[in-house]
Amino acid sequence: MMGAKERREREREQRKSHILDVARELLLGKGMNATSINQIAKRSELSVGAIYFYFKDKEELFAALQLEGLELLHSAVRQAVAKKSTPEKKIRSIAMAYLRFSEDHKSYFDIITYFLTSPETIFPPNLKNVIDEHGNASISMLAAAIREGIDAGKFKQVDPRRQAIILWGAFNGVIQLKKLEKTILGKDEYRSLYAEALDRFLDGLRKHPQN
Amino acid sequence: MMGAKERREREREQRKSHILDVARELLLGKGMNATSINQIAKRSELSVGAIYFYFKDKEELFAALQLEGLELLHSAVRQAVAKKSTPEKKIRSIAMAYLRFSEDHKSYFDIITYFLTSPETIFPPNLKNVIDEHGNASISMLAAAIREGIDAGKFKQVDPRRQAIILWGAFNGVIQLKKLEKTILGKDEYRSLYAEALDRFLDGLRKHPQN
Amino acid sequence: MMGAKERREREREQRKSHILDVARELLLGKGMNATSINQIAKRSELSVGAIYFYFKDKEELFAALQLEGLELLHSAVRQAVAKKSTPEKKIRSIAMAYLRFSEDHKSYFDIITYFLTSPETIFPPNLKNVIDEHGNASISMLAAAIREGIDAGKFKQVDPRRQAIILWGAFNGVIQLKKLEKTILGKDEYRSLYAEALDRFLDGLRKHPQN
Amino acid sequence: MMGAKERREREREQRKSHILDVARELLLGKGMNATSINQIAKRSELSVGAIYFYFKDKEELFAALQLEGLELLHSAVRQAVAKKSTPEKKIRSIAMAYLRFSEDHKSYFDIITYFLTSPETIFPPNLKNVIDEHGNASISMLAAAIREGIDAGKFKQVDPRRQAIILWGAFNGVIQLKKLEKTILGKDEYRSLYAEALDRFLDGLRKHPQN
DNA sequence: CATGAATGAGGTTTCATTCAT
DNA sequence: GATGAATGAAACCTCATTCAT
Repeated sequence: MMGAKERREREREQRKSHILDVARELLLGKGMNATSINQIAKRSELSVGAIYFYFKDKEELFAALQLEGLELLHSAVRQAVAKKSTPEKKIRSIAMAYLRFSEDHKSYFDIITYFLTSPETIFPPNLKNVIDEHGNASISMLAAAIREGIDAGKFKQVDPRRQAIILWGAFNGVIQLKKLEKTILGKDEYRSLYAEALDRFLDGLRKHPQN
Repeated sequence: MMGAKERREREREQRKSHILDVARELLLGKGMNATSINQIAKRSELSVGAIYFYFKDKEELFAALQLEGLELLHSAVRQAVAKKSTPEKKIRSIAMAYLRFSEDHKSYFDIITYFLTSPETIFPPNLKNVIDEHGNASISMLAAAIREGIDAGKFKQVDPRRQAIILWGAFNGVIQLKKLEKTILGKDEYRSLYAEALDRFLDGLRKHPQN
Repeated sequence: MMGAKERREREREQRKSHILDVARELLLGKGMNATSINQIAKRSELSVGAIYFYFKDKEELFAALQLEGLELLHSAVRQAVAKKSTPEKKIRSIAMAYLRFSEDHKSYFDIITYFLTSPETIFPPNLKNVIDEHGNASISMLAAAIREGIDAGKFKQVDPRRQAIILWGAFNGVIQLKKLEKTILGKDEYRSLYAEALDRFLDGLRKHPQN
Repeated sequence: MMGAKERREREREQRKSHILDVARELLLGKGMNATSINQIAKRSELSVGAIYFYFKDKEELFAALQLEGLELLHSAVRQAVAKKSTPEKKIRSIAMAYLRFSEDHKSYFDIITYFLTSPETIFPPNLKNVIDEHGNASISMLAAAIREGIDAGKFKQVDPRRQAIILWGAFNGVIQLKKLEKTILGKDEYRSLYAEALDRFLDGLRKHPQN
């Protein structure tokens, strides 16, 4: 049989994915700079060289992590929007999916915002493009829902894409507040803040808000 | 005279502040991990030992930076709110002051969000408390303005403090989008997004928004 | 037909030679130490294992390169001397052939002097013998021309072989000066230096130099 | 007393020089690429970091070695030429000094030709300039002697500087042949080859060679 | 007070070589 | 014959921190 090659291929993917698992865990625990290839190697029970066999670079490795996350997010958003009828419901559903994503796939979410916010590590252009494209996909779904609302006469005449980006940014900002739990915020308070932020923005978006 | 002691004191503060200047510059250029004490020493034309005399730790040094930033922010916010009459004007003024702060004192702003978002470096509890208190001060001013609006019957019956936190989070989130300039955003587009986010939020907050 | 075996043989040689091509290119671009088997493999679109099938060692591979070079040189020298009549013309022709060889086959020339001068990599005895024999061949042709001149009464009574070695050494030394271009030498000045060195040596060799 | 600073200074120089000793020894034994900072550290009983405290770079370290060598050579040449009367005696004296230098300070000599001939390691421009200047100094003394001979009517009307460079190159080339001892050359044969090369060259330089 | 030499651990990366498939 | 995954050692270099002076 000639399944040998395919098996190799599969094993390769599995190892790669295993390495990514370990890397993700470490990255989130200690940040990118404090996460060393040495540690990744040790934890994945591979030699350092093996890591470099699968990933040309530390950079490439972490970029792969980010891509994984963005893909996962995109599919979550796609599902969220799927069976919803009205634009507002779609937006709410996406928003809640995003919150859930940030909790269920905390690791991936953190990676995304990690790279979004950290001033260090700017990926080389080609990588950056791929990454941005992936991010774009999710934003576009949000924009589509907003456009629908505008077309239906429910929302103000705003630029749907810009509005989507604003919304996404605001969401991120509120979710980040989670880090302030135990100091200025109570436990899980950020969730209700998130919900309220969503309300406020929808209120602001609607044409005739029903006080 | 016993001015000698005071002079000593003053020199001490100056040196400290000089070190912080250098550290801030480096931190923002290359991130905390890539900023080494040795580099700070070289750039500030002091010996490594001297740095360690003024700051017990690398950690303490960077925490000091954050405090500086929060203080600066607080005074900016205080000034912004000072001579404004209506609650909405106050909010707008604070918001714009925050945006300006993020640009004029980019260094400090970045430091604040750097520590807010990065999973690395969690300061020891005592330090963290001091830091949070400082952050609180600015938020309280925003909350006060919102409360005023509610009391005046202009805004909905929301919790002012919560609303302030949401707003602040959202602002941060939108400002962070600056990093997407040149990929999914045009140059300085984040500024108009910020303004629009503010509009939308205020729309959502008002009792009878005038479409 | 039993051409299968021969075809195999031929393919083997072709692959070997292909590998050598790639290795030579890399060696000259970055030096021996910086040229890795992995790189050779990648560039020749072969697997690492394949390289090791054709060459037992990194050492063996680079020794093969040197042999190639010496053979090429020998044939250049042979051609140079072929259709020349007088001893002096032969010597001049060989000298110029050597200079040309150092330029046209820069790669091979560099390899030869690389191994001649670098203290690293001393080949195991057996290899070294093969290499020296090859080098000898070219020197012998030079020696023959000198002997001819002596026998014809044109040159002083010197030991032809020793003289040939001296000449070859001096040539190498002058050609190496090429590296000083742009610092103490002008562009291509080493060529005229080479010519002049040849003149000076021939002057010194002749019995009655005509000022 | 305030000799403390000076003592420090002196100790610093001593350590630096100690490191260079070790580095030189290793470099000559195994070539530059095979000589690692790790090894230098181990042999000098210092930590790796300490080496980097004294030398910014591997490059800087090896450049320092080369400079040392060139200075030593220059002083040897200066002494050689000092008490000689005729131009030819001066040239012979310099030549023999160079040969002696190559033997007595083999380490330094090898370093010089190592960097002269190896295709790898080209120092950054500024370093290269310093190095070339130092090399120039010795060549100039040779050129001066040749010019003297021309002015005295003993030598042909050649360009003294060019002639000096040629001579130096040729010497290098012949000395390099030492490596062929035990294969195509007998023990120490290169010394007599060197002497003969010198004779031949002077013969070629003289106006009326006395056969 | 201040210096700067020194350390030890750890960072990223590359490599020659082997070997199961 | 050929592949390529894996290793272990070693390369260069940086860093936070200490401590004798």
